[in-house]
Amino acid sequence: MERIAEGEYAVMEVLWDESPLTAAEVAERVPADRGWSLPTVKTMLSRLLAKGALAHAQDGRRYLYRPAIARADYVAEESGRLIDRMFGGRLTPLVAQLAARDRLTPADIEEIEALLKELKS
Amino acid sequence: MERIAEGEYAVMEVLWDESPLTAAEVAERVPADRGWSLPTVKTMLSRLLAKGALAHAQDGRRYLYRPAIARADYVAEESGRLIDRMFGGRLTPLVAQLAARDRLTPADIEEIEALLKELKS
DNA sequence: GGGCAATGATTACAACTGTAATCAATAAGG
DNA sequence: CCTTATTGATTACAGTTGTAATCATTGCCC
Repeated sequence: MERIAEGEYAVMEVLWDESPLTAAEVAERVPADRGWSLPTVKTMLSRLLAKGALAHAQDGRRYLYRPAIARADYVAEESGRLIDRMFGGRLTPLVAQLAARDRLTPADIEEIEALLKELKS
Repeated sequence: MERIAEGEYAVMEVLWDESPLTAAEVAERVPADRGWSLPTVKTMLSRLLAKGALAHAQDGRRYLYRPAIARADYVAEESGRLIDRMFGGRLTPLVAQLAARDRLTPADIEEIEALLKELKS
């Protein structure tokens, strides 16, 4: 599974959220702040197809696109990569890091504690 | 602060670990599996200087390089970026994700619980 | 002191990325 | 039917990245 670039990821998000879609439908759903033209979206779709991240099925004279990789798999790989690179593969330093930067609210803390308790049982 | 590329990051790691260093010393310390030649390392150093991620001080006819940005700042920015992109800015889904992928050992869970308890006090 | 080794600077070049324009085929509407 | 709007495919082009080679300068060893 080849690496998905930042811009391409925006397209994947659209299709993970709803699929299958035509190229035009994907273009409609890409966040407006990207400011992409339809040709740009089509380029992304082609590259994602080439990378094997998407699959397409003929539908009349156009294609319907759908993800070929699961969002969860991709997310797991990417977050694993970052944690390996920056935190030696351990999650605790990440949590500590975020906490130190005030990226953790008390509500977050409660939530994670509940989750961990769940995991232990 | 411009974006630091993956390869450049390996150079930053070396200098975050020990600095200041000459170009040759950095080259020695870069992980061997990169297989980089000295010229390659020098290119990285130049680009990092241009990006403002490194600073250098003349030392005779060569330079001593040192980081110009703190590792903690960089790590915070990158991990924040990933969490924003993939988890809507929330850490809990990341923890859940990792747990689901068996990337959390019981020891990790204990450790994080201890950390969270600490945070609440 | 003259050639060599070290060092930074400049240049190179292909792959990937962001961002399209253009082309070719074709279905749909008048 | 003929034109036009859709749609995928091909091509484009600049910026970034990975990976260097080459060049120019300059201390240092013999």
